[in-house]
Amino acid sequence: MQYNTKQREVLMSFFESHHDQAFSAEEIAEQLKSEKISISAVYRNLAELEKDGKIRKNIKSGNRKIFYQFVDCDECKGHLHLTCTKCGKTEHLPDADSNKIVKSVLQNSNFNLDSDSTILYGVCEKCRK
Amino acid sequence: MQYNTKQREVLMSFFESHHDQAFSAEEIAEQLKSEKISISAVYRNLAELEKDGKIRKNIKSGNRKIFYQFVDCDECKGHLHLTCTKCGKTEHLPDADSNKIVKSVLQNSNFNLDSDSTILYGVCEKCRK
DNA sequence: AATCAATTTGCGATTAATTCGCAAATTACC
DNA sequence: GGTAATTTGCGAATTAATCGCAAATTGATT
Repeated sequence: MQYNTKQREVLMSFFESHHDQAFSAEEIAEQLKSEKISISAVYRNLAELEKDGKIRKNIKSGNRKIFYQFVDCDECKGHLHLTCTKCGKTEHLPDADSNKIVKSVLQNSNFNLDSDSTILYGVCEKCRK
Repeated sequence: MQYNTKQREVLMSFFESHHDQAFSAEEIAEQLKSEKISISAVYRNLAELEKDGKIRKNIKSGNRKIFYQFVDCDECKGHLHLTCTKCGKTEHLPDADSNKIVKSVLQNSNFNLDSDSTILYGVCEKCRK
């Protein structure tokens, strides 16, 4: 079962208000230190959120830390994600564009793309400059 | 500058012959132990290959290890890959179709998709039946 | 609102992946 | 073949992440 703790709520609402950035566990603990959540609790809850598919892990190049990003907002469903390999940030490819890709891959290659589990890698606008 | 060492060549040819799988540094060192390459050299060369864009890092859920995958082999150049989540097989999306997708993502989202390092997940024709 | 079992927390200690320091070995160049 | 630059292997050091456990919190029950 699962109890509803203050710490877990704090973490969730942190992610909800930062759903387009990736953070390390350390950064999260740092930003929430006034809320009294220990680094252990951060790690434990991150692991659970990840298992539940609410956040996604990834890494940035030249860095061994793991970064976490919220991916279970309503807007996240049914479309592809773009993850920048430079800064680690993930953005959403608009539904219409995603659908177009899914459709064309199905028609041309007879492959049924699962947009929810696919991440497109590349370099975002900001990092290209 | 950069010297051409035996160890670096061994590592490169390992990746070239395993271009559609991801390995941890440890796994690589293990598989290459007969070739006399130390774990330090593996790490050092992986870092360089990554910086050069020849391999890509990623992580699997429920695991704190980093995995490395070759993304710069000749046959894999210039197009996206389709990996079936049922049977695990990877196929190539034809260059023309890949280019179309890269182009449309760049135009619509200002995101410079790296087709060589992106894998599209879904279910292949055979497995859908 | 007191009790109680289940769960979660925080702390400190521990683990394990990765990096570092340095002497010895290898490489490229003359 | 000599020499400087680079890389290697080893072991030690670092550091992100996990673990163990006693204390605190939660949610259900009365």
